[in-house]
Amino acid sequence: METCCDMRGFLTFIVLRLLSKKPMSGEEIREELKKRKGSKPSSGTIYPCLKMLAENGFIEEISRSGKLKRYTLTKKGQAELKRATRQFVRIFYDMKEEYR
Amino acid sequence: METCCDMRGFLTFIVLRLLSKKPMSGEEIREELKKRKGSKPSSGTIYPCLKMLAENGFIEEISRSGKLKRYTLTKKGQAELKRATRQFVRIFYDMKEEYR
DNA sequence: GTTTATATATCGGACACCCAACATTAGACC
DNA sequence: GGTCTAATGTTGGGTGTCCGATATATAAAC
Repeated sequence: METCCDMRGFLTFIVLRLLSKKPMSGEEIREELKKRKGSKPSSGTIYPCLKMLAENGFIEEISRSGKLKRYTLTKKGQAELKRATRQFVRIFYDMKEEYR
Repeated sequence: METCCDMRGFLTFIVLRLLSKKPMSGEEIREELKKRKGSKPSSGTIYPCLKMLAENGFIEEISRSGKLKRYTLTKKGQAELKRATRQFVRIFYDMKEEYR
C-alpha cells in the first residue's frame, strides 16, 4: 500500500456545503467534485445521497430546468450544515496554516 | 434522522497530522481526539489504525517511556501526509472563511 | 413519433470505518 | 514474586460509503 487517507465519508458534508451556495443538480455536483477531487463520484453514489438528504428534510427540490433537478438547503439542512461546520473546524482548526 | 455528516473516514489523516507535530502514543492520540471531536475513539479503533500505518511504513515507533509507545512519521509518512493535505485543501479550499 | 443523448434512479455487492468486548503486556507498588 | 492498574492489542460484527451495472425518464434532433 502506497497511500492511505482516501478521505471518504465527507460526501454529504460537501454536498450540503455546495447547495448552501447555490442550487445544484446531481450532475452539477458530480462535475464540481471532479474538479476538486479529480474523480467524479458515480451516479450510484450521488443520487442515493441526494435522495437520503431529501427524505430526511435536509434539502429540497427547488427547480427543474430541462432534465436538471436542482436542490437547495431547507432550514433543517442549514442548521445541520452549521452544526457540521462547527464540528469540522473543531477537528481541523490547525489546518488554517495550510491554506495559502 | 436528525443529523448527517458524521465525518468518519479521516482518522488516518488526523493521526498523520498529529504525529507530524510531535511523537505521540495511542492513548495520547485518543485523548487529543476526545478534545477535538468530543468522543474518544475506542481502543479497537486506534490500535489497528496505528498498526496498519506502521506495517505500511508510514509511521514508526520512536520511543518507549513507561508503557507509552510513541510513534513518529517516516519519510514515506511525511510524503503521504503532504499528498493528502494537498488533496484536502483542493476539496475544502473554501473552508478558509470558516476559520475565524 | 422514433431515435439519440443525457440526467436521474435503483440494485447488489465490495470494502472501509469504527465500536464493544475481550485478551494481553508492562510497569508500579507492596 | 504477586497484585493492581493502565496502555496496548485482537476479534467479530454492524453500519456507512461508494462503485459498476443496469434501468428509467426526459428533452432534443431528426
